Amino acid sequence: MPDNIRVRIAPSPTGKFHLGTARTALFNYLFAKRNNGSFILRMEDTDAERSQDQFAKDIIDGLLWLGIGWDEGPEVGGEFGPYYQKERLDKYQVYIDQLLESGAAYKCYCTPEELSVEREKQQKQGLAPKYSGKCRNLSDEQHQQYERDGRTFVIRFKVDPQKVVIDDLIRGKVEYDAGLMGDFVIVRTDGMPLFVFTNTIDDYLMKISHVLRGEEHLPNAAKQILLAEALNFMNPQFGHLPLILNADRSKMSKRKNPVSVTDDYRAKGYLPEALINFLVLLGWSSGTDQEIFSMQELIQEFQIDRVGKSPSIFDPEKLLWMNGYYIRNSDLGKIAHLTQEFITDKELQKEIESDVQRYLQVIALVQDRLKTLADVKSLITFFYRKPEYPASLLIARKSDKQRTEKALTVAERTLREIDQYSVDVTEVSLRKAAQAAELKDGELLWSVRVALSGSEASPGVFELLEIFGKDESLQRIETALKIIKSLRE
RNA sequence: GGUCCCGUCGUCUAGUGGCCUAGGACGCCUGGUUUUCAUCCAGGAAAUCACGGGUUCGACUCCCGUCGGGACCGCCA
Repeated sequence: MPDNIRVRIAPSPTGKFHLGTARTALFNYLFAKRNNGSFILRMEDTDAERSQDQFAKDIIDGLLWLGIGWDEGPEVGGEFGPYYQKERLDKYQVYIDQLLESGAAYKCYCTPEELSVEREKQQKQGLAPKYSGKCRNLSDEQHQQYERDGRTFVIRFKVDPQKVVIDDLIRGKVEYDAGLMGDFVIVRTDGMPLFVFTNTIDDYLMKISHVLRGEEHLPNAAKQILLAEALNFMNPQFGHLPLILNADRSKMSKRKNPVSVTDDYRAKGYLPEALINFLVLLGWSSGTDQEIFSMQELIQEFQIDRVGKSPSIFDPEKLLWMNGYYIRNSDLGKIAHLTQEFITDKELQKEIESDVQRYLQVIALVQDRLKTLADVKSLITFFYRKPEYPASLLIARKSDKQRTEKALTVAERTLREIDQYSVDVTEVSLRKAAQAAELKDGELLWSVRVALSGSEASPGVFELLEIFGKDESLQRIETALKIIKSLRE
C-alpha cells in the first residue's frame, strides 16, 4: 500500500443517514485506519432542491454514534476544505472554464423536452439512449443566435469512442465502451455542477487515493476516468463494493427494509457495536470462524482483498441476534444507562433515577432477555407497578384452581416466616414447603412467579423475591390469592 | 433493449486443483439445564457447490457456453 492512503465517504444530504451509506463509510474507515491513512467526510450537497441541513446533521450524528470518526470534514475541518460542496463552487468553476477553453466540453442548448423525445426514439429502435451530439459543433453564430433567443444551456463533456478500463480493487479489470456513453452533462442550466464532475474534482483536490463505494457507481467510474484524463488528473484507485439487497434481491430500499440508521436502528434500541459488526459481515469475512469483532479488532483484521464480489441480502434476524449478543456481553452499568432513554413513562423515569441501585438489580435480571434496548420497557414495568393479569394465568400447567389456591396459601405462609429474602433461603424453604404440601415444585413456583410478575415469562421466582423483599412479595401473593379465589369454577 | 456485475445450505459466508463424504454463523428442529421465558450446553435437518461442456490422474476451485438474478443507462447522487 502506498503511504498516503486517503479515503472518503461522500454522502448527499438528501435523506436520512442510510444503512448502505453506513456500510460504505465503515469499509472506508476500516481501510484507512488499517493502513494508517485518513478518512474524510465530504457532503455532496449540490442538489439544492433536495439537500437539507437536517439530513447533513443526521448523517454526522449517525456516523459519530457508530464510532466512525473522520479525520477531515465538517466540524473538524482540515487543509482541503471546505467540506460542503456548496461552498466549493468557485473551485469547480476553474475546471469548467478549463474544459470549455480546451474544447473538451461545450454548451448544449437542447431542452429537456427535445432530449426526452430523442431518448424515446432511440429506445424504440432498441438503441442505448445517448445524446446525439447535436450541439457539439455549433458555430459562433449559432451560439449567439441561441443566446439571443434566450435559450439556456447545460455544459456537456465530449466523449470520443474508446475503451475505458477500470482497474477495480474488488472486481479486477472492467472495460467500458465509451462510444456507448454519449456526451454527458457536467453543469446544469442553473450553473450547478453535477455529481460525476464535482466528485472527480474533489477527489483530486482532496488527494483521495482510493474510492471505495457501492457497485451502482461502477459505470460512473468510467466517466470519471475520462474526465480525469481531460483535466490531467491522476486517477484514484477504485473499488466497488457489492450491494446490499432486499429479500427479493433488489437493491436495498426504504420501501422494503428499514434503512434509516437513526430512526430504524438507533431509536429502536440497537447497539452501534452490533450494527457495525453485522454490517461488516455483509461482504467481508476474516477467513476464520470468528464472527464477533470489536472495532479495534476490525481495524487490525480488515483487508480489502477479503471483500467479496457478490451482493448480500440484508437479514434482520441475524442483526437482532447479534444485538442481543452484544447486550448480554456488555457491562451491566452500560446497559442500565443505555436502557434508561427507552423508558418513556415520566413517572417511571423518576422512580428509576431516585433509586439507581435498584434499577441496576432489575437490569441484571433482564439483561439476558433483551434483544434490543427498547425491550426493556415491556420487561421491567412489573418491578415498579402492580401487575395485572387474568386469574387463569396463575394456574400452572397440569394444575387447577384448588391446587393453585393451595400453592399460593402455602407460599404465603412459608414466606411470612422468613426474613432473609436471599435466593438460597427462599429456594430451600419454598421447595420444602411444596413437598410437604404434596405440590409439585413447578406448580407452586409458577403461581408465585405469576403473582409477582403477572407474566408467563419472567426472571426466576427467587430472584424476584429477593428484589421485592418481604412486604411487597407478600402483598402481591395476597392479591393473587384474592384473584384466584374470585375465579369461577 | 444496451452495457456491466454477480451466482456454495432459506440467509451471511469459509473454500484459490487433492485436506470437501463442502466448514462456521443466523434461522429452524430435537434433547439437556431451569418453576416459565431468555441464556447456556449437546445434537439434527438443511448446498447434486446455478446448469452443460471442456482442461486435468483429479475440479466448488481453471477455460468456454447457457441460464438466472442484479446494477446502470437523468439538467439525482
